[in-house]
Amino acid sequence: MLPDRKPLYIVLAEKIARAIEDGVYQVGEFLPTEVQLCDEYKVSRTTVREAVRVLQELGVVSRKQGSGTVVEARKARSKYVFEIDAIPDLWQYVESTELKVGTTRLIAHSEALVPLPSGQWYLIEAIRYLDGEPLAWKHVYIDARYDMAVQEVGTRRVPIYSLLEQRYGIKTERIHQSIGAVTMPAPAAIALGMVEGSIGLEILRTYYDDNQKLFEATLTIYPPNRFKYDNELKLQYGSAAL
Amino acid sequence: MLPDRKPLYIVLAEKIARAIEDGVYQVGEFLPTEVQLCDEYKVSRTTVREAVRVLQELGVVSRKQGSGTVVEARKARSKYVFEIDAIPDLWQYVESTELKVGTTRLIAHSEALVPLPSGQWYLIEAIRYLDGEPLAWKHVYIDARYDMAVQEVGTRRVPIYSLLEQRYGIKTERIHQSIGAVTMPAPAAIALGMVEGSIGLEILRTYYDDNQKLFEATLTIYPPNRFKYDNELKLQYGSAAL
DNA sequence: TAGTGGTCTAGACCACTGG
DNA sequence: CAGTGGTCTAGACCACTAA
Repeated sequence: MLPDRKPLYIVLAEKIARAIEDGVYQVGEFLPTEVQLCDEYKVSRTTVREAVRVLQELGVVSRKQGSGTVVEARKARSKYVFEIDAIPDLWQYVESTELKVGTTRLIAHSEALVPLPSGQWYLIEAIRYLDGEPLAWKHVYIDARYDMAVQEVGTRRVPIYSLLEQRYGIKTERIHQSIGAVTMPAPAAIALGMVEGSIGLEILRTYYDDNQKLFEATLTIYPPNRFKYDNELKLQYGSAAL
Repeated sequence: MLPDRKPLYIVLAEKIARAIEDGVYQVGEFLPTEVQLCDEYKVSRTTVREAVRVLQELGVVSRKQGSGTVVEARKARSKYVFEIDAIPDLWQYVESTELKVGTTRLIAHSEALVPLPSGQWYLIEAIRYLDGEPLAWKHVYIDARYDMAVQEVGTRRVPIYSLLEQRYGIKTERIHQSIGAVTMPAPAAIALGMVEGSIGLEILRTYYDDNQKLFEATLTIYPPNRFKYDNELKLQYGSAAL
């Protein structure tokens, strides 16, 4: 009675996974249809679907309605995820710090310190203070078509991305982060009270909507030894699941 | 006929989500049982279960067999995940670079450049080269009990974590990353051909097993302007799903 | 032990894909 | 158009939790 602890659909998922690993079902080819699997393994379609769902979540297969189920990988990959509840979590220290917005002006994409798609952009220059000391210098670039949101940036205590979401229905689908130790841009060095040519921590973030269009970018420069970017990667599911 | 595009279980999930948001079902309390929901909304249990599953994946409710379904949050949180297929993906540039292991020795935890749990640790000092130039200086700390793996580090082309997994069955459950621009430790500056007191990019990673025990730590120092740590955050599911 | 969520069946119809 | 995966029903039994 011991070996009967596992649900049928897990057992089935294991069988199929084994078959894929052994090359019975090749990567890139179709898995047998759900009805065929029902026949072959003598189970109901619900059970088959649950098993395939497990394999799908493991990234082993993918399903497409009307077409079929395709084998995507020979083995389940262990996946580590960096999970945040919302974008503002990217900004650490928000509690004890204060952001002071300086100038806001319209620029051409070529004037930006970061690569942007051509067109007009709003540039917002700001400085984040911690206990009265400047902690970070920041450039925010926003697509010029979203001028309504830009005008509100200084006045409300809301993150920019959420303004854009509210006003224009933009959904941030993807964020790219690039972090490095770089020579500070001159205005950043000045604002942070460092000599020109100083090295600092640069965090460049670019935000893309659901059409893969870049609509916002932020460049943040921290002086050395005063700030660290922390994150936590958790194992979501390992191959041990099967 | 247009409003009938959405599956029933999605519609039901939306209704329940709305009810939670409106306070009909309070956070921390039980949702009606699945059978009750079947009655109330005149749908089959399959549909109810699918709807609750959606809410569960959104983090709004949690289910416990034999007990019930508990409301966890008033609103669905948007979750962004940084997804990697495996730990080695953390190491970029691995293709075109070469890691040369220098000294390996046993140290006390207090001698380490990073905070470690007390006990004996192996320290491996290494340098990563890119096109013959030193790209990074690295300290790897491994719990002394895993000496068998340590001895293999230099000899095989396998990542350390995978050696530990093979030899000792350790599963890396959590990785903490801390990234900053810091004054280089003296040996790092020397190895990288920089003057003492130079600023560089530091990446500190600590690895925890499924008992939350720290078993490995790596400290990597890059010279400025030569390396960037890139990653990509994707929206896993947003509140817009409902 | 009563009641919950978890699994499973058999069967039906729908929505989409491809020839 | 035939065949796929997607949704849905009605009903059954199991595994677990809490009183």
